[in-house]
Amino acid sequence: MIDERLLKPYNPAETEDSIYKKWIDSGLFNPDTCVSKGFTKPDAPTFSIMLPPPNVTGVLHMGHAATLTIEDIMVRYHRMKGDRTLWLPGTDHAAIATQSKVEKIVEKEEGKRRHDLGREELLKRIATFVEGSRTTIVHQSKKMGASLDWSREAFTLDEERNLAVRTAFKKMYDDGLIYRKFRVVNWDPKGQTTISDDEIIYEAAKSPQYTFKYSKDFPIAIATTRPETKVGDVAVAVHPDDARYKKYVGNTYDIVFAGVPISVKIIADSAVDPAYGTGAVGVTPAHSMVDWEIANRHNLPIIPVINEFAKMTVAAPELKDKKVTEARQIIVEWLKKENLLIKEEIIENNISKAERTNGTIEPLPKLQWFIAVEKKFKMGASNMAGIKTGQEVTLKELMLSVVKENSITFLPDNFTKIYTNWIDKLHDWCISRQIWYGHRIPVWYKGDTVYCGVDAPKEEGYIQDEDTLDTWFSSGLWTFSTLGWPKETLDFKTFHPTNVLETGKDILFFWVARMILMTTYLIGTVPFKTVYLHGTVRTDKGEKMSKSLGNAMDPLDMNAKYGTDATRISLIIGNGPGNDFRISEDKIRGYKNFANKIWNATRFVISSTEDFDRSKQPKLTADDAKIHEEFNIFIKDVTKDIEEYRFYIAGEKLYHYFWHNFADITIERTKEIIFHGTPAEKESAQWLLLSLLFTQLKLLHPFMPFVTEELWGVLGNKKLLMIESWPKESTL
RNA sequence: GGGCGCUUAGCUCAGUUGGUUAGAGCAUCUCAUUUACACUGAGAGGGUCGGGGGUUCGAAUCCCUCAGCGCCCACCA
Repeated sequence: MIDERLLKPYNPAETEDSIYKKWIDSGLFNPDTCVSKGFTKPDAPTFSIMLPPPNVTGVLHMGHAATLTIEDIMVRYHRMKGDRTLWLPGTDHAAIATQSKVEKIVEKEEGKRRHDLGREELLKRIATFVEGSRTTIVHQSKKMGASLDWSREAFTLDEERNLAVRTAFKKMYDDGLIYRKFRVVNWDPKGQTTISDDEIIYEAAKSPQYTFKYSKDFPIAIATTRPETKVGDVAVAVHPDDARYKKYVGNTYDIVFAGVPISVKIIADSAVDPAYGTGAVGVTPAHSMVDWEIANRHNLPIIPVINEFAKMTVAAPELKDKKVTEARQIIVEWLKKENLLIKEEIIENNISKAERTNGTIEPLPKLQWFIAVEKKFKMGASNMAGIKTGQEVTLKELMLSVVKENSITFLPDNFTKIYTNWIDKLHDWCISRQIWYGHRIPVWYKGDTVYCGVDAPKEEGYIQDEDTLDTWFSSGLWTFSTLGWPKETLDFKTFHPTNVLETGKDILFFWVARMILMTTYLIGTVPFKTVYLHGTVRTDKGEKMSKSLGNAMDPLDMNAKYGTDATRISLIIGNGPGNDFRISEDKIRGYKNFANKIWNATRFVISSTEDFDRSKQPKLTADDAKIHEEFNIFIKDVTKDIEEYRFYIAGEKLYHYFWHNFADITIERTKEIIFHGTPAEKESAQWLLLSLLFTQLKLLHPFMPFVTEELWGVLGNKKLLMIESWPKESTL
């Protein structure tokens, strides 16, 4: 009797939710349950992956869907293989992104800004928003079929993770690796906070560049695209060997520039390229990183002329409180009027923008917290190749050692070079942010006394630092903070270091590098052994998907239309590591047909084996034995592809075998035998059909978990397919 | 400027570390189809592997060179 479910074409919408519920109810996403129920040996090898925590600002997009699918394939494979497999979910508080999103909402709905609400009230609003957003993204992840252990779900800003952050900060502070310094930093006037170098996006632009002299008597011309900053100039730097300017070095000129009295000293500094432009640089120490360093070398004063709101602070009435863009025009007009402008030309340059708020970055001198990446310290307990316990090292050296010693493998491996190249150029990391949402810096002040501790000082009268930490500080701890560190939990001992870190290549520096920094330093191990980087998911025309362009494909829409299995395998086949990857609705539609093909083939196998006793193992005919043998080789082949992270190939091979070997050849050939063959031939064929089908459902399960699990049940199996043993050969 | 890639069928891409006649999916064309499946089957056409040079018994694969495309980082006086 055919199961009535099989009488209609496969309808994913009818089955997926109930299948996912079965998995959840079984508790088998949790490795401990797999052990306690006897499906996994207590001493089996472990396999662990931490899900890259999606930001709580957003909804699931194709990139997340790809991440979830690739990781779920690894996880389901290892679970079936018998490993104690942990895939741990969580979300990221995404400090600046989240706060600015909620601020926007509040401003739109109530016309209020952050200071109208105050710190406490804004944080309350954010917490409410975050809870809603978190629920959404968890729900959506489940819709992708992800076999995540929800009982261990973590959040980068919950209490346990906060303890980890404070502990990490304190240790780095005590080792002298975290320091506070007054320096020119990247200030985002829109977000009202500092950001790190990596949070800047450079926008190509064509801007006017002005070549001018400060005054008629000034001997050297300089060029700039930002004339408004020139009221903060303290020097003109030339190359020490530049014959044209040598005679002026050491002179100081007092000038009234656009109504502002300035004092400009001519200095010699080898950082200046004599062949570029006029060969002279106006030095604005307060509003340029490079100039700040020049000024330090020459003991020059720092004169800020722009404030946090990108407005002028000079006393001259025509400039005071003007926006920088207005001041620029005013000064250009003044230069023209005074006949000081020598040349105006359009040049190509980059404008620095904050990636989260799109605010134009204003370099400002500020007191901020930094992590020193090139400072020597004494390494604690090390379990890393090439690094000894107690050895003097820098964070940079730790970060480089993991690739030098091959303790971490990148896929594709050219990212090893990209990573190394980035570390070589790495500067100290600015970690303090002037926003309210995030981990508050665990430092307290009382007069001149500074106290850093995991907890607040017991003594009265201390005030905590107002700033919060860069969101990547807490993300950097993700592989072990999720396992309970700094507590010495069983989870931490069991599942760390993790096996694989799988994520988009675009956050290699933001996240992957920071995890390596934090883990090598704090734990003395690598955070993971393999880094699998997937590319950006693009449209069929190769464009980046974006909400504002309206070309974004919603994975949940695709799931609803074609089934989650179709979406999943579409995101795998043709998607090798490291390369951007195009997806189209046509492709997904094609794999919906594949799910249906599996469905129909199963119906045929069931209907033509109804009189077959499955407990029997008949002797196979020579032809059948050959197919069986070849299929066993195929299993090994596909298993090797999965082991070696070639999911895109494994998926394609499974697809091709099922459709064009099993369905088109084996099944077709069997029809003749079943209807006209001898009883022995018939039994052989029936056994072969069933065994090939059963085994292929197992092999396909990590890729297409829903349809395979459903059919596994239809075929009369009581045990869930998700914890069947990974096949070594085709059996019943 | 530094770094990393890419260029293979009309399109999107494989090609597992050099080995018969270079593959897949989609698209196209022809035919079939009352019997698991039209969300189908059988078959066909289509490539001098970006150009040139070299190494080798043998090169899409290794080396050199030229051209085009892309990404990342830096500079931006």
